[in-house]
Amino acid sequence: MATVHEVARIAGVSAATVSRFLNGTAKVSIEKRQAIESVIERLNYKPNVLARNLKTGSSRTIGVLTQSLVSGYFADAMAGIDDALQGSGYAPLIVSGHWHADEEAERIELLIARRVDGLVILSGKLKDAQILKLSQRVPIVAFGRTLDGPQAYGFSLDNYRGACEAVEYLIGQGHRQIAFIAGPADHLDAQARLAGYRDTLRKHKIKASAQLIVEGDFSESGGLQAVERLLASGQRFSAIFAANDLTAYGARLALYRRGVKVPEEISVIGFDDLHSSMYTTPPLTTVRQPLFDVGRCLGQAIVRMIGQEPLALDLPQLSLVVRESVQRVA
Amino acid sequence: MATVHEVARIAGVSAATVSRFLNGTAKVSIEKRQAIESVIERLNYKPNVLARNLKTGSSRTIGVLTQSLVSGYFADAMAGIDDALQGSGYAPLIVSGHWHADEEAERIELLIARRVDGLVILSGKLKDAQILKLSQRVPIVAFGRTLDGPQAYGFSLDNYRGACEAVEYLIGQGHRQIAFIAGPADHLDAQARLAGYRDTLRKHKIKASAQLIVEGDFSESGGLQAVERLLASGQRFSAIFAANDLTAYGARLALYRRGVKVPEEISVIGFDDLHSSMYTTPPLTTVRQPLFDVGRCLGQAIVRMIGQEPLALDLPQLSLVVRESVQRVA
DNA sequence: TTGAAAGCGATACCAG
DNA sequence: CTGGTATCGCTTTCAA
Repeated sequence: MATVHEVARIAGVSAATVSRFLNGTAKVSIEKRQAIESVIERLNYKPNVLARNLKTGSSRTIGVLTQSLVSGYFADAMAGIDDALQGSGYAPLIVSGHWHADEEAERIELLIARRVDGLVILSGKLKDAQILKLSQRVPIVAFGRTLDGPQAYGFSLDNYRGACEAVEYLIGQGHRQIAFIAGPADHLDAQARLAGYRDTLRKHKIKASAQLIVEGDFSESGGLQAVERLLASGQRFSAIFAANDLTAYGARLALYRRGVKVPEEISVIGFDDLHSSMYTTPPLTTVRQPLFDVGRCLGQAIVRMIGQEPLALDLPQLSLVVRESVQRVA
Repeated sequence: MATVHEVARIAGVSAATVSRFLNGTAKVSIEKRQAIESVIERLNYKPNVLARNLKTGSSRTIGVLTQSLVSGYFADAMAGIDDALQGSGYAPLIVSGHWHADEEAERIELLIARRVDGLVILSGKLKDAQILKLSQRVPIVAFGRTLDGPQAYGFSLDNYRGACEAVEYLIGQGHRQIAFIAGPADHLDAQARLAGYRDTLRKHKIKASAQLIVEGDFSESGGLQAVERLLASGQRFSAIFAANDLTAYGARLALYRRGVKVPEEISVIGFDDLHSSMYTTPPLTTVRQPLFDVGRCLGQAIVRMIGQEPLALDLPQLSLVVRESVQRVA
């Protein structure tokens, strides 16, 4: 493999000049430029990134901490990040924390050891304080928490409002007895969605029976079991608001097993709008989280933060997407 | 940030000794070892990976070329790769080729420019010959193609046999008129599945009406449209074999829209066994591709290949998973 | 078992 | 605008 020096020697210039040409750090006379260009072409020279990294102290790499490699939810965000990083000169180094604070911290140390220039954190269990502290060592952009610091920025979507919209919609369709399958109690988004559910019922003077709120865990099996419990409890309800789409899938299957028709007998609404929600039977009405756009924002943000530019983001918003899993009732 | 030299100076040894201690490349006397250890501890010294990379010429990184960041199919494989790489000292650098040969080639060049020590290629449109050529520059392990070379290895699962099993099962359940929704004609796996379908019918002396084979594209919408065409054509059939699960989802929705019950009126069988297939209504009977295990194999393989060790893989196998979308007919 | 010293291949400062 | 040279931080002969 050729080096700057060889290129320089053959082109009859100095290594410094070749470097300047490569990086556009200073003007290079037209003749030398052409000479260098042709030598590079001829040798098929590619600068050694490893050497450049050492010298510049930067790896041109962004660490991305996700919680799951197989979740459609996070996958969308990662695709967005990837998209934003395209052509920026930065490559994403992706690791998963599996919703475990210790593991997250460990993976982040690994990322920092690899000298990532910035970090994108997707949700997780770390405390804001920990992240703020980490941000003294490397710029950080986070999703799923509100953060602000000289080298840290975090935003969430308004899960509370999203939940309100979902419940408003259900009420607008005539539903009064609305069950809620909650997410993990220690999850911020889950809390916000529960609060939105509660407050919206209250706003409409509908009393939120504690019996109608059942615990889930953001997974299909959680949703399935929740509905079984709900059904077993003998409570009456005409609609189910699932804290996320996976939960809705499980709920829908539980209903199917019992021979309950959706939406004719029971309406179901979800939250997230995963790709597959468009193809469930019936297609799921849900609150859309524009995760791809979120990812793009995050990608842009971290690049700008590293470049000391103003972030100037326009944050994506939640929106209700009406499909066919909710029916109007008298 | 501390360097080896500082550590060395404070510990009263040479940088070389510290390096030897760090890498276990040579014996270091017990006293010096302790001295070094305590200084490292005190300074919280972390070796600079960038410098090490330059010196050793290796980035301790594995490039992974996937086709989609948002596909549950590839995501599983990536999780497997990640799992295998865990603790190996290698980190995955993931890029997506989006099923586009030019883009794949470009991304691979990017990966090589970043001096990845090895490459894992998940399917894609590149020609085997191109990959073999690439493998002169970097060790490559591929999935979805059969490859063998000094620095290249590729394997597929036996899609043909998987398809045969699916059709055998359908026939065993009494089905005779079995429609097939194909995948992209230029996709190897899709070809194998079609061949398996055809041959199995033939083996049972069932004539495979050309009308019962409709084109799909491995996507939900493709499956949906395929079933609409099938229904419009007036052909009779009691079962649908979808070339992959996404196609089956679309097919299932098309049936739902027409009010056709699954599996009472039409049975549906898929291929892949995505996570969500366990929670469709009804849960989908399908041919399972153990993608996570495939990923693990790939991860192990590339690490071993880099280390010049024998690969010694035991390849995962396809298997039929029976759920509830197929019903026995008279 | 240990240390001195020579790079790895690029960048950037300092003269000119 | 250009070249010489020091330097990034580590690993690795080579000699002792």
